[in-house]
Amino acid sequence: MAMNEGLAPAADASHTEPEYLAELNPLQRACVTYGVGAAGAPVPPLLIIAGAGSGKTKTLTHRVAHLIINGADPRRILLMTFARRMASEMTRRVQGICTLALRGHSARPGEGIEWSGTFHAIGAKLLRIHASSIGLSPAFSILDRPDAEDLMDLVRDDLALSAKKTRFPKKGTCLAIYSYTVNSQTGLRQALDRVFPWCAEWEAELMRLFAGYVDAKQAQDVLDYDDLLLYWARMMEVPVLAPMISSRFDHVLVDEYQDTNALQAAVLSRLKPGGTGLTVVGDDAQSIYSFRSATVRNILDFPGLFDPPAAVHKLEQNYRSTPAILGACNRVIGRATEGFPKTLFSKRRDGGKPVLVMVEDESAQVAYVIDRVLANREAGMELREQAVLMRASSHSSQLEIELTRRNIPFVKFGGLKFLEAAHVKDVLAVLRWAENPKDQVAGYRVLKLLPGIGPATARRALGELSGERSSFAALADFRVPAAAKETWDAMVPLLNGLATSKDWKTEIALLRRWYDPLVHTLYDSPRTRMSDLDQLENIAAGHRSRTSFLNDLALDPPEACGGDAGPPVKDEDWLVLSTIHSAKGQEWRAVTVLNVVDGCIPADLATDTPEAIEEERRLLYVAMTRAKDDLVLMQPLKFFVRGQTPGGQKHVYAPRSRFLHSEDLAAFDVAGVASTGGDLAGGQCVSQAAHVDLKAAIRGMWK
DNA sequence: CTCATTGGCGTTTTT
DNA sequence: CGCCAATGAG
Repeated sequence: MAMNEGLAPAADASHTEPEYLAELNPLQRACVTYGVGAAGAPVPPLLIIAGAGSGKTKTLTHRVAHLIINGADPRRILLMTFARRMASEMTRRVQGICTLALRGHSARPGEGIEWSGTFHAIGAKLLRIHASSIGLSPAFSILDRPDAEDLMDLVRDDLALSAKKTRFPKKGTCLAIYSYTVNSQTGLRQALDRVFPWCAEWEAELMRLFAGYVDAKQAQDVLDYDDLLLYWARMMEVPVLAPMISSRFDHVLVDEYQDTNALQAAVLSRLKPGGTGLTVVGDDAQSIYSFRSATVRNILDFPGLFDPPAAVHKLEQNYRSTPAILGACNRVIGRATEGFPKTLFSKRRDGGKPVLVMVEDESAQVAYVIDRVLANREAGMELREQAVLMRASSHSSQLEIELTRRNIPFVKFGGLKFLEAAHVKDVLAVLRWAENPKDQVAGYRVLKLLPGIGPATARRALGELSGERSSFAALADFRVPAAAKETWDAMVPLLNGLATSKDWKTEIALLRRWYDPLVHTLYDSPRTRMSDLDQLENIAAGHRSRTSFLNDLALDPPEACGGDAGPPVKDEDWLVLSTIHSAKGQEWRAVTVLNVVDGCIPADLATDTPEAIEEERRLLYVAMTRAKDDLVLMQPLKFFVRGQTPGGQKHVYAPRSRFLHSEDLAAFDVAGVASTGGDLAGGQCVSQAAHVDLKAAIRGMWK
């Protein structure tokens, strides 16, 4: 921060207050201008507790813009958001405000915020820059969740843990335990006791497994999601590197702080040890990511981490919802057992009450939702102003079928991703392997595609590539089973070609010439799979290089899937379907929440502990607070049991969600059939100047 | 060692 | 149903 700070708005009497400040309420304005232009003593950090719909994004973007307009260098601002989508939306809005405010002046509104994105994406960027100082290959590849699970599985086999007399936890569980341990900054013992008690007997084996997993990642130059935070955090303990990185940034702003975990908090405090220049924003009532080790303690304990403590501002005026909707939301969250007490208020003119609709069963639910969506559209509300939210991605499958049948366009956020389809993973594995021949998960997957090659042969072939000579040339004299010969002979030159290719644009076409025939023998419905690959090719065309394509795909996967054929065209209208988790931070005029019954919200898998139940309550709260004008909660009475012959009549009755108490129903219009009654580490850090063995320290965590 | 088949079991949310 | 482990034939 330098130069123009004297131009802080209040000091300049000849101008009226800038327009962008005039459109804020006094509390928002206090957040936006906090500490800007202050001279002398360092300014304590700022915590903004921003209730749902209180203009949190607006406040944060205005603060960033205000900083820039008052002289802060946009290249030295770090803006961390929860999802990449929010990052680009915010930088766009910041630029908008700056351009307007600086019109006529010769500032530099054209420059975007280069350092904006998720914790993981920022971590990846910093690690690539400093890789060589910490003994990491700058060309490391990033494993997404399923890839990391596969690597865990390979290591599990190597250590012969799969063949135990009693069943050892599966790869997904193992990775979840590993991930929780790393992200919560606790030991394996505590992680097992707290979250995975049924695996506690395996502590010693898990320790060995995780040590092997870390070794494997390091040997292969791959990082998983957790490593992006872990290496970053450890890098920030290295005496020479830490100040180098900290001093890159004058301002660090973090959104959705209630959903960060202990490791992220550690990164942050090492980034800005004194707290000066730090702003975090969040709402403890919307904390819904504890399964990712997020802890609401981060936001609750934030002020006291600093001396003097952080300034705390609360935003409680809700601009989004009608008072009737907000009233219902307040009732739901009002029964929470802990959290910052706060009651949102709205000055909007009143609308109708939210509606609780009881329907016979799930098909009646689908029929009701579609009727209502279409009626809203008749009344002038576009489809894209409406959303249907659910606890679990699968809850909307019937609805999706019916929407497709009736040709109603929709996009769905959350749930199974395009990238998780087997054929898409196959193609990406070839690219990843070409990019990094040491990447065994990729290699293993590719090799197993060949006819006649199974796990055993694939492993032997990978052995050829281990060690120093990790060039595909080593594969040329590997003896393969006769059945694989033809495909193999085409594969080796392909990999060699891709590895040395200088022309990214042609790579996928080349690769598909090899892969497309395999699709027909490996999978059914090759037609749709081909069109998926076409789509992948389109996405690839938008990227500069293979490296950036793979990097972005791992960190920022395409999140929405369209009905049948990809995302709808831009100017078309479509209905939004979303998991509640993916709906975070968004709003719509009309919101319908599916399956507001016990078993779905709260999910029956999440009712083990009181804390888990509280999180489910907040989940319902997040869903309800997305609505501006129109909120409908659906309660099907009868659920058909899955797994029976089609048309089977086995069913269960589900009671209304326990978060809607009878007394609270006064806040709703209740419609539909009558209820059937009743409420129902301690890493030692090596302080060598330039080359630090971080990798050894991280291996040391599991010994 | 590969590949197809069978039987049991769990079934959420995501960077 | 869909994933995973075990089993048996080639």
